[in-house]
Amino acid sequence: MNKPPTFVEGLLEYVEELKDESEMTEKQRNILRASVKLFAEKGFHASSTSEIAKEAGVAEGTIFRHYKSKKDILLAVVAPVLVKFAAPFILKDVREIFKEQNKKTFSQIVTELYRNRIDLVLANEKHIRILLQEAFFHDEIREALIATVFTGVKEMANKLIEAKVEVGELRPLPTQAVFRAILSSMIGLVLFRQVLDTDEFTQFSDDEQIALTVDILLNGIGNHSI
Amino acid sequence: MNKPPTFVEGLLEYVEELKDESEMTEKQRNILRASVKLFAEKGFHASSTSEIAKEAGVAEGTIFRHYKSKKDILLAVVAPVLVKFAAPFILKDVREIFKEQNKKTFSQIVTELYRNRIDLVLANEKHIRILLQEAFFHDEIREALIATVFTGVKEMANKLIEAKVEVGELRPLPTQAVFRAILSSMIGLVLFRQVLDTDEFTQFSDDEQIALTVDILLNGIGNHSI
DNA sequence: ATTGAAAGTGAGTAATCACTCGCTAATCAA
DNA sequence: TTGATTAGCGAGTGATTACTCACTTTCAAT
Repeated sequence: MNKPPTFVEGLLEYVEELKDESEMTEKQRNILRASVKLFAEKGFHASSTSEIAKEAGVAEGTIFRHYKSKKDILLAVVAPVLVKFAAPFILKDVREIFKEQNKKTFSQIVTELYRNRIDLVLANEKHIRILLQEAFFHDEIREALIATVFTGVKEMANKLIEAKVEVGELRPLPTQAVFRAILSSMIGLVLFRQVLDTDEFTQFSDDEQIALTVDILLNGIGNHSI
Repeated sequence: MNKPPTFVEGLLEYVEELKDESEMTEKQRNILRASVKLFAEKGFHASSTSEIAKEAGVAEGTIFRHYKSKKDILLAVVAPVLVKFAAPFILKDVREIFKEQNKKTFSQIVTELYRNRIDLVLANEKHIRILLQEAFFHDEIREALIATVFTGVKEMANKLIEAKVEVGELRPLPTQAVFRAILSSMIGLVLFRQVLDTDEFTQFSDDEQIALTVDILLNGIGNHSI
């Protein structure tokens, strides 16, 4: 049983080969930009290379000069987002939030975490859409996603949770259940924000929504004042 | 501003035209079965009609005898699931759970609700996968999904929430935030169950997971015993 | 037994697919 | 200026796409 070199390792290795945007041709950047647009709008399989070429203002041959297959474009689009979630230089954001955990209350930490993640999602809306979309069908992408979002964050979160239970700030529940609760709330926050823009849900600002969510996460919806 | 005849109305109308499985030909059922399998495995766009025909053991022409386009097959696959979530005869399940709300505690009601929804998801795994998948790109499907899952359930849920706040069983939080919390927990429950089958998450039975989730939903993860 | 409609067929169609290749244009170090 | 490498092009490739249509089979009602 030779465990594959852990997904994150593999991912990071792959990413090192990735060109930096600055050392791309104008046309190459256009190809990526067009791909992101089309993949997000109609999905990977429904977008043809001829469409991409057209949208990018480029000959179809040029696409295959830079990417050896259509799937290669998908990976080039998706990998950077994955990295943003996983790689140290952004995970650092999360790490920094966690770092001063002794000085901050759990509720402060989670509030910052939610704020931070919402911003990240908003800044990469289309990419994330593509990522989730294709994670359904491409094993590599799904595994990388799980490895980064979960395995990456989970360990840190678990340490924090256990520390805060120790201190008595959190109830002694199974860590796994607490982790799930935190993540569920976050997903709900982002999901509702994206999917619903009815008056009902936009009457509160982002920060108010976050505050409410954290309040409920910590205190529940039940009434204990009696 | 002529409001469209409400999505649910339109949906139910459409569904009435839908043939019952019993009045389908053997071959027609095979076509649906094959489509579900392929769509779930590789997605709508990546599945070709020739593949479907092959998988169903049917000539390609036969497919178009029953469905006037490929997209028609998708709708035929997806509509029944939508109905299961929305239409009275199953929404009844939810309604019954809510009905005796005076006699039951909120925690009992939510427990039953979660149990019920998890079973529904498990029983229709592939269909739901297809539904979510294609909701990304087909406006009609997404709107129908939102209309059924949200608009349908929301009103009932809101009444329940407000009633339980009145009684003092729940804190007087914005109804919308409470609704979101309930839904988020449920989504988290199903999502983790489906995506992760690590030891860590399977060490508790479904019912234990539900109980934990409801506990956290009601009481939060914070420690108030001090 | 006859008939008519529905179910089923599979070769055929134009369009589109991802991708190739022989070519020219631009870039740049020597 | 040269020579070599890279970027860019677009007509052309065979394979595959969703879909059609003229035809046969099935079968229930007369």
